[in-house]
Amino acid sequence: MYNVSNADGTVGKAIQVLDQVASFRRPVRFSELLANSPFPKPTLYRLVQTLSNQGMLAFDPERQTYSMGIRLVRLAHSAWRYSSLVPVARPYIEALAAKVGEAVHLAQLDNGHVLFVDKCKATDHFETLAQAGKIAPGYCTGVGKAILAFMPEVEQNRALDQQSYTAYTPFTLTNRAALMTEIAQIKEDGFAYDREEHEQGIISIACPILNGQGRVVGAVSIATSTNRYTIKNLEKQRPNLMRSANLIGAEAELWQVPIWN
Amino acid sequence: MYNVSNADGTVGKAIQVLDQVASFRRPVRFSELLANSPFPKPTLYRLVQTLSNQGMLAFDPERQTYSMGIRLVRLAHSAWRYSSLVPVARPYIEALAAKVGEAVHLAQLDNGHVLFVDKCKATDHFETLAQAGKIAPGYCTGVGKAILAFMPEVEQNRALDQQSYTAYTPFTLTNRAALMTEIAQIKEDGFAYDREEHEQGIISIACPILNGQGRVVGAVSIATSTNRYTIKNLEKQRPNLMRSANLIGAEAELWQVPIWN
DNA sequence: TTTAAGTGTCTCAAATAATGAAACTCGGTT
DNA sequence: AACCGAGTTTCATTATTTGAGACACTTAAA
Repeated sequence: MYNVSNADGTVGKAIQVLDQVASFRRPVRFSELLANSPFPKPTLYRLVQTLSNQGMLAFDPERQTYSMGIRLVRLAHSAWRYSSLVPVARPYIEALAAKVGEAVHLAQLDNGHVLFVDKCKATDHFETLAQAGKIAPGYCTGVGKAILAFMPEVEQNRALDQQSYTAYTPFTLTNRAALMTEIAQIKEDGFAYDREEHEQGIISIACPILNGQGRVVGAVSIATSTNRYTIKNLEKQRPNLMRSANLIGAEAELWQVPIWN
Repeated sequence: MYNVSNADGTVGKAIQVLDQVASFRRPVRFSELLANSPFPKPTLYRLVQTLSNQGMLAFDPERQTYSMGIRLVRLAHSAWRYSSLVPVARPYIEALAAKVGEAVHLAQLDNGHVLFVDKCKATDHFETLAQAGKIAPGYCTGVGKAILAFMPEVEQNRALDQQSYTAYTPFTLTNRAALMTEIAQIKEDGFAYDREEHEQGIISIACPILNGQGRVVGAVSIATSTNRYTIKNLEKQRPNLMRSANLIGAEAELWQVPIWN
């Protein structure tokens, strides 16, 4: 997934195993891993052992299963707290959530996927890693499309290739051509909409966050339900949303998107 | 920190580097890492390169600094969502928070340190240091002492050795002997108190979570401020707290503490 | 302009760690 | 009792990692 071409030695393989375990979303047996693994048995065995020793995986000796280790949570906290957009953006998205009274999301792009790094619900706003860390597809979310639209062309192409174009709802854009048309529109407009493309009944308006060099570093969105809002009504939030995005962008002027984005 | 003795090959070294970068809590230059690294220059160089390629570190080419990569956030989300106590404990701590009207914390022990894995605030009256993914010392927090007290002796000893015994406040227990006395008391009593030992003005009552085999898998606490509660008043919450801890423990019967805990 | 010092990057033979076919355990079946 | 399958270990082979040192490149002082 990352650097499919060159496997980056043993460390790369180990991380590949981490990804594999994560993809199961449940404790997994060695044999299950082995069945879907490019590595021969003893190699995989040693990798999971090492990772377990290190606390990156957790081994349950009773059931003989592996799951993700808590050490990751600790490491990720650091990433989240000191190297994502969160520290810069927090005050602005909180203010925005309070003002519009709807959920506000902050996302970055991680290898073609939208990674939600923060979320403020106007009501109870203490969610942390709960929502943060969640991933969603880029092609059918407001934040995803907003980021995609403003990416440099080479990276954009790569990202567009990585989308699955699965139809989550009848409104999902299910091919690259359709997405590209939409993206051209978004680039012109400056805003992206999620018209129930990912989840039925959920709509959002998103705006890219551009840093001082005009590089897209993430996106903010206001998400709501079709019970309370229509796209037309959401459009009225454009000034609020844009102001917040600009403020975050200005402050993130010196913040850099990691090179592998 | 983990397995200081045996370095687990290249993968172990790479993870050591991740820890080191995390410990800076800010973007860090290669030379800074090198200065505190056991590895020779080219080795460290290749490690950070590999980790950056993999998205575990993020390299800022402008400032030539490394910080934690967002890929970690994604991986950690998996750990948090599917392998911590959180999925089991969520409903109970939410109910408890609603009932007592104070912040409830859920913690696990990660290599001698308290790792807060979840938190429910009933209201917004005060800010603790605690947030999901955040770590705190074991020896001066309610949850930490509760877990330590009920650990098997061998692991307990190891954990007690790992504590720093820094005096965060005048009330902090600053040596192993004092902590051991306290721990004996806690084991007898079944409850641990934080009497402003970590943060001035913040007190808590904590209860260990024991699984079906009587093994401690974490702890729950009710944390509050000295403005609203005294330790005496907190004691009245013992039945509520214990009930929640027992319910979580029962459900986590089959949940296993990772072997490296 | 030159010299020097500090960083980051690259080279290559030597040292070491990773590899994987095959063999071995150890439950639970047939 | 023999078989099977999942997990674990062995060990000679192979490939990767290693690290002293050399090389760029930038900045700072001479």
